[in-house]
Amino acid sequence: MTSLTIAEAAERTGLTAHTLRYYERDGLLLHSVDRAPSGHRRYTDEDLRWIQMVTRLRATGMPIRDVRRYAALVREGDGNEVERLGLLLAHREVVERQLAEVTGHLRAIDYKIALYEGKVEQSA
Amino acid sequence: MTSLTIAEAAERTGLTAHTLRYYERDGLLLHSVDRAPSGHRRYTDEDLRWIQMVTRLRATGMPIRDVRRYAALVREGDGNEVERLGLLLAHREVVERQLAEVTGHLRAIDYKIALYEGKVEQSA
DNA sequence: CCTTGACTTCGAGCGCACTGCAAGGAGTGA
DNA sequence: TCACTCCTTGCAGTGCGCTCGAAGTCAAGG
Repeated sequence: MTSLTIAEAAERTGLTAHTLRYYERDGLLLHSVDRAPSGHRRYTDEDLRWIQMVTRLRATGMPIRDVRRYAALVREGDGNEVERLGLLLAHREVVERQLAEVTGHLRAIDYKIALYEGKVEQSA
Repeated sequence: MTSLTIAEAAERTGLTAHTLRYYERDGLLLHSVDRAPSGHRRYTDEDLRWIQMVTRLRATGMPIRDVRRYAALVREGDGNEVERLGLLLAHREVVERQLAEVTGHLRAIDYKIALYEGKVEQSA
């Protein structure tokens, strides 16, 4: 169980040190990060795994406040799996709808691109 | 060539009247929208078609300022098709990268969901 | 004539998710 | 010992994309 400074954790998660502190303050992590005697944060592998889940949720567009709710459920411990599942299922629906919408728009944009490619080729 | 009030245009485009005015003010439209003698805006079919293109670009995550650049190119008229094409191609790349990333994260979330479904089923 | 309601402009305000800054403490290499 | 760098907290600021509110105009219906 290695223990990383905030800079190292930032590098490994792709977040900034600022954002890591912000997530902790905002209740997105499961608990306060451990401290070295100096008061500096020390991140465990477990911390990093959770933060990766958080970044997955964030990267798929889940709002901070929903991530916080999910973290709160996990923090509570066993017994609320149905609620956690519901939250994730609802999120998946949103993401899938979004993917479909974006894909549709992208197809229309591709059509436009094809038109321009035709024009540009002709004038070349 | 029908001519619509801002409320009707809002309904047809899915934007709010507020947003339609904002887009016009911000240079996302090709020209100022026509006015009735009363000063009220009147949207043409052509306006609506362009606004649909704008919403496609926005819905796929193109920043307002890039939409504005694209609108400026179209406004300039023939001769800059290569530039327009470049802008759209660059945007397509961004969108496709994003789709891939989101899809990947979604798969990981699905895995988590499957775990919870197993747990919930077992306790049922 | 009077009210209602949709429209106008302008500028301010908001929600989100960071991001930056100031002031100070702590650990490390020369 | 000194300089340097990384870390700490707290709070303010930023950028984006709207969104709202105030105050006024105008056309139509009762």
